[in-house]
Amino acid sequence: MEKSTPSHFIRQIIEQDLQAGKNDGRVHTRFPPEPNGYLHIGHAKSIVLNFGIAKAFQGQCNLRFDDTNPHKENIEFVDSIQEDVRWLGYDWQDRLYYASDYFQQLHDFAVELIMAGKAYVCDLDGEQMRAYRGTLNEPGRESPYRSRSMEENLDLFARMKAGEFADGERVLRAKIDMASPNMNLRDPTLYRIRHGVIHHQTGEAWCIYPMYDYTHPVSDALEGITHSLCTLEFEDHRPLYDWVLDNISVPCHPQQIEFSRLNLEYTVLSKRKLTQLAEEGFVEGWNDPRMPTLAGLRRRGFTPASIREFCRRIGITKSDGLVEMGVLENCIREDLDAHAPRRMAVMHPLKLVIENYPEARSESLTAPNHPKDETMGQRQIPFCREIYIDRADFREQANKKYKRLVTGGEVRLRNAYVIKCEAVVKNNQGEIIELRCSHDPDTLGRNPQGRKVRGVIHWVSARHGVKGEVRLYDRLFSRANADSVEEGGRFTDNLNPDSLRTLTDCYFEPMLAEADTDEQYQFEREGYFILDGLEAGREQPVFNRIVTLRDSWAKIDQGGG
RNA sequence: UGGGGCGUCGCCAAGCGGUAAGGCACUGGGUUUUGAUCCCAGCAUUCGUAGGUUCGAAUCCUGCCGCCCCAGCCA
Repeated sequence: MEKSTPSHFIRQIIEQDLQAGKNDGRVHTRFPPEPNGYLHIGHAKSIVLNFGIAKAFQGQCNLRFDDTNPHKENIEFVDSIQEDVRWLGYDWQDRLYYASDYFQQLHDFAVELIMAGKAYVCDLDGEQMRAYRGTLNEPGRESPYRSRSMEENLDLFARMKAGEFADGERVLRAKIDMASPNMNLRDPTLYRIRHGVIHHQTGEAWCIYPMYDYTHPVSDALEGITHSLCTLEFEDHRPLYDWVLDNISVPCHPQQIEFSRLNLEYTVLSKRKLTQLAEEGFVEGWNDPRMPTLAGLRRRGFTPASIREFCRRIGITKSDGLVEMGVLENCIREDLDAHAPRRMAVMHPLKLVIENYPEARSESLTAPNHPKDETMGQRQIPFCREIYIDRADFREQANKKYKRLVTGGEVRLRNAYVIKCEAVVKNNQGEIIELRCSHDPDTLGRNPQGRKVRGVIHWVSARHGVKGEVRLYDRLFSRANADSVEEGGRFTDNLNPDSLRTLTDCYFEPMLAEADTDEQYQFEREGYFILDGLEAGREQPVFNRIVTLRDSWAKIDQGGG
């Protein structure tokens, strides 16, 4: 069961608004992605916030595509975004909107602004406009076109819309204040001309496209949004958001509130960078299991609940931070520890022969699917004379801290017998190729009399095991702050060269041959795994490692054990 | 150097003038046929900093310091 969401400053604002009787007691939010890339875990923070608030206050949350820049957008992204929001567990019902739905109304409001003397057509080109804008320290200068008559502006805007001018030839600008210390208020562009692009929703119906700063407040108002939540970098845009709504005849005035965006260690969360990784071959694509995209996390094996829980834990504030990967990892571990069936898989196989177990014999052992949850049932695991164990579970000699198999020592085979290592077989190079052992037949389901066997290791029957592949993922970048780059470097310089390790000689217990791509498993003593969704058709299974188990032994072993 | 924000434990984060929640991490100890899980205990005399107001300040005021954002016809 998911824990309740702790309060934060945005919820407090909404509670106050409700108490003050604002918006007739309505709460209406929206999640407004631009369809120019795949959603990532930073978007999840916004989705969980917006849909979560709607639910908490018996309100509604719209899904709206902010599709005002057709150059960067396409239908693949429109589709993937809907899939990802649904997968995360949210439902916008019939409230799917596009900013492009409002192109006509946006246009009409622009005419309203022109008629009120609050917008004008400007002929300055990009370079000139930059020069006129001034700098952070110096005020800008007014455009020579700023004083055009309302009639001329109306005519010119109509001709812009009719396609009489080329890209970049003219724009429509708001007439605000070229000396404002807030750059966004120095007569911002409202409309630009874009010929020759086919908009994924409106086709070639328009050749003028409204800018974000103009479109967003209008779209919010037309949808009756009460609280428009966005990230911190738009804080400076709020005066413009309010200016637009104060100067046109919209039915309401939503409140924009900003919160800090998510930064996660060892990864990047900017669409520009993720696009580069996906398109320039640094990873397999948007859904590469190492990507922080929802598509990547899904393929990696993360559950929607774990991502929601992560969003709950990191909270909502205005201070920017860098969240440790451990927080996310712990969320998926907690979910999967409770829900993932246990299985056995050997990833670095070492053959082990049980000499006092008859060659012809084999038996079916019963093992619980979960050590604590009996309702998850049991399974059968075949056992025979030859099995595989992991190479890391045997040492010829070791100190007493090492609890696994050593020459002459005993260890328990998980769900099976206690065995003793009688001899080690090596090849000409001195490499260990086989272990000769004996088993104690009285130790099935009970401890041996008069001695203690401390170690437990996992195994797979050599005769019955299924061979296959395992992909081990590590952090995508080797720097906690993946964005920080030396002078002249690129963020891709920080990529971790060992973020993917493929093991092709793995053995899985037979049950795993029937694994499905929608069920995560715990490979006991190793971690959590899922069948790869894209390789599911292969004759040999391919498993992705979602996350390792916590491993306190690794610290002891390295620390001088 | 203009404007807008932000600074509470290693990382998130409560706190809203009455004497520092919680989570993650970490450190001990216990249980355990996963070195997992689970359990129990510990973990900020102090809230960027220096002053001020007050019986009382992380919370109010002032100065200073540090970090983030803004000069797209991107969002």
